Amino acid sequence: MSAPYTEIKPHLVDLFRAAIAAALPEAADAPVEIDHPRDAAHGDYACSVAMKLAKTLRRNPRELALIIQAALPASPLVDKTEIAGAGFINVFLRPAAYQQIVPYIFARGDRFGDGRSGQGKRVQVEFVSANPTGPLHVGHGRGAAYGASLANVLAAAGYEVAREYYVNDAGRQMDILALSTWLRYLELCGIHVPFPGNAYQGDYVRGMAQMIFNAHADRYVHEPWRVLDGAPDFDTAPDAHLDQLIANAKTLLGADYAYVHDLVLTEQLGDCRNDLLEFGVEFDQWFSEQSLYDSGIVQRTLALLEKNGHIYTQDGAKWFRSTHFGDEKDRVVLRENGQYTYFASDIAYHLNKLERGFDWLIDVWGADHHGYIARVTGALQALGLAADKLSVALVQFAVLYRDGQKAAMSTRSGEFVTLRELRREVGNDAARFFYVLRKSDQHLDFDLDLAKSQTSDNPVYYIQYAHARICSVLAQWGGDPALLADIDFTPLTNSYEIDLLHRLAEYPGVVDMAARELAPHAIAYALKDIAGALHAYYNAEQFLVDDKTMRHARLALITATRHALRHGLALLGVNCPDKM
RNA sequence: GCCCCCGUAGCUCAGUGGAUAGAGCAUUCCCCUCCUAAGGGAAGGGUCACACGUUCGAUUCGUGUCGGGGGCACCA
Repeated sequence: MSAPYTEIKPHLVDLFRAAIAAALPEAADAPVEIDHPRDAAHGDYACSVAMKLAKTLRRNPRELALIIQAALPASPLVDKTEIAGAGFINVFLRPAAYQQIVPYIFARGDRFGDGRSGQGKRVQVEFVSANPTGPLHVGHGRGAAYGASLANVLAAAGYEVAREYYVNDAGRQMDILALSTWLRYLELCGIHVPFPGNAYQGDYVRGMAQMIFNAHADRYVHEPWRVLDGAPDFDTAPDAHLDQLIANAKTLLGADYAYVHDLVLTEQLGDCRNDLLEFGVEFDQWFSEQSLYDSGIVQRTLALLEKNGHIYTQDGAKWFRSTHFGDEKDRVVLRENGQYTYFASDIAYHLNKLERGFDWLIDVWGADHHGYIARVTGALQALGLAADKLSVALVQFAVLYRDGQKAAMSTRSGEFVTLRELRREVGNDAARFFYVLRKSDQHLDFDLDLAKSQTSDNPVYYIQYAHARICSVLAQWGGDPALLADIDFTPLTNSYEIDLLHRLAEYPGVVDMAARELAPHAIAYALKDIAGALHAYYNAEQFLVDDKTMRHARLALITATRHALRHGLALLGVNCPDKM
C-alpha cells in the first residue's frame, strides 16, 4: 500500500501554472521555473516567472508577482508566499511538505530513488573494452567504475540497460601478444631469440609461456632458427621487424598458431573478467570483434557504404568519405595490404548494435579517442541510421598521487600500475568511489593516501559511517524499523530534521538528473550531503529519547535515510557496512 | 595549425541564467560521565583567468585573448 505523496517541485510548478492561467491568461504558456534559494530567509523555494514575464507583457515585475501571488491556489504544503527583490515569489513550506517524504520512502524501501523517466527504453552501455593484451591498468579502472555506475544509474532511472564489453580479438595487438608469448616460451625451451622492445614485456607474458611449457614441453618449438628470417633491422624499422616476426610465427607454427593465439586471448580475457568481477563490474555480453568478420557483417557494411557512394579507392586503399559528414579527413577502411582497419569493424559493430534494437547507444571511451567521434557518427549517417542514437561519454585520464607526488606509470615495459594493484592498496570501495567523484570529462587526481586513509578525510568512510551509525542506533533500539511506516511524523520539525528531509526529498531528482547528464558523480555528491545532514543531526539530537512519539519519528527518519544511502551506494558499487 | 576538455578559496574540486558563490583538506579555536569522535560546531580565506557581447539579471550562455591538459595513422 503506497502512501500518498506529493512531489514538492512539480506541485509548486502546477500551482504557479494555475495562477498564471487564471490571472494572466495571455501568458499561460510562460516557463515556470522553481529553484531553491541559497538563503533560507528567501524561503524554501523561489519562482522567477514574474521577472521573465515582465518584458513580454511590458509590465512591472513586482506588479506581476503580486497578481500571480494573489491567484495562487491554496495548498496544504504551502505556509506562505512573499514577494522580494526584483520580483521573486518566495515560497515558505509547512513541515508537512517535508515530513511526507518519510512514509513515501518506507513504501518504496530500497527502491526509493528509482524513477521512470527512462520509460523502459533499451539503452546499451559499452565500456572498458580494453584490448585483452595484458592486465587492466588504472586508466581502465576509471572507465570501468564510470561505466558500471552510469549503467546502474540509467537502470534506476527506468531504462532497460545492457552492459557490453567489446573484445578486440581480431587485431594486430593480439598477434603481438601471441608472438611475445611464443618467444618467451622458446626461451623456456632454451632457445634465445632477441625479444623485440615493442613486444609485450610484462611478466604475465612469461607466465603464459610457462603454462604452455608446463602442459606441452617443447611441442611448439618449430624451426626456431627461422624466426628472424627476412626481418628488417629492429633499430631502423621496429614495426616492420615485429610484423615479419608475426608472419614467421604464423608460418612456422601453422595450425598451432591458433592454439597460442587462443590461449593468450582466453587467459587475458579471463583475467580481465575476474578483475572486473572482483571490482563489482559485470557485463551482459562480451562481444567479439572477430565475430563481425566471421558473420560477414563487416563486408556487408562496407558494401552498403559503397553502394551509397561513400567509399572511394585511392593509393590502393579504400576510403570512407567521412569529410562529407564533418570529419576533418577521410578515413581508410580497407588497407592497401588487404586488411580491414579497426574503423571498418567498428562501423559494422555500431550497425550491429542498432540492428539489435537498442533505442540508445552509449560508448564510454578514453578521452584520447575524441577525434574518433566524427567518423563513427559520420558512418552511421552514411548508412542511413539515426546518428543521434549514439552518445559518446569521454573519460579523461586518472593520475595517481602518492605522498603528493605523481605515481610512476609508463605504459610500456610492464611498469604500469594495474587496477588489481590499486584495488589491493585502497580497497574496492574507495577505488569505485574515488573514480566517480569527478566529472568524467575532467582529469582525475587520484590521491592514494587519502583513498586508503581510515579517517574522516575519506569521503567513502564518511558516507559508510553514516550508514553504520544508523544501523547501530536501530540495533540498540531493537525494534523492527518496518513497523515505523505508519507512525506520527509531525514531531520532525527542527532544522536538522527539515534539512535531512529536504535532502532525501531531492534525492530521486538527483538520480534522474545523473541519468540525463550521464553524470554518476552527482550521486556521490548527493550521498555526501545526505551523510553530512545525518551526522549533524546525530551530534545535535538524541534519537533514542524517552518520548515514544518523538523516538519513533526520529527512528523512522534515520531508517528512511538508510534506504537512500543504500540506494546511492549500490549505484556506485560501494558496500554498506553495518559496523565500522 | 585544427579539434576536444579545463581555468571557482593556499590545495583538491562541486555548483547555478537569479538575491550575500559552496564542500573537503590545510590553518586557528571549541565539543565525548551522552545512540560509534571514521563525528559535530566556529573563524579566517574569493576580481568565479581576462575582455567584450546577449539578458531585467552572467560565475553560468556566445565570441575573443591568455594559461593548463589531451588528441590529430593505411595503430587499436
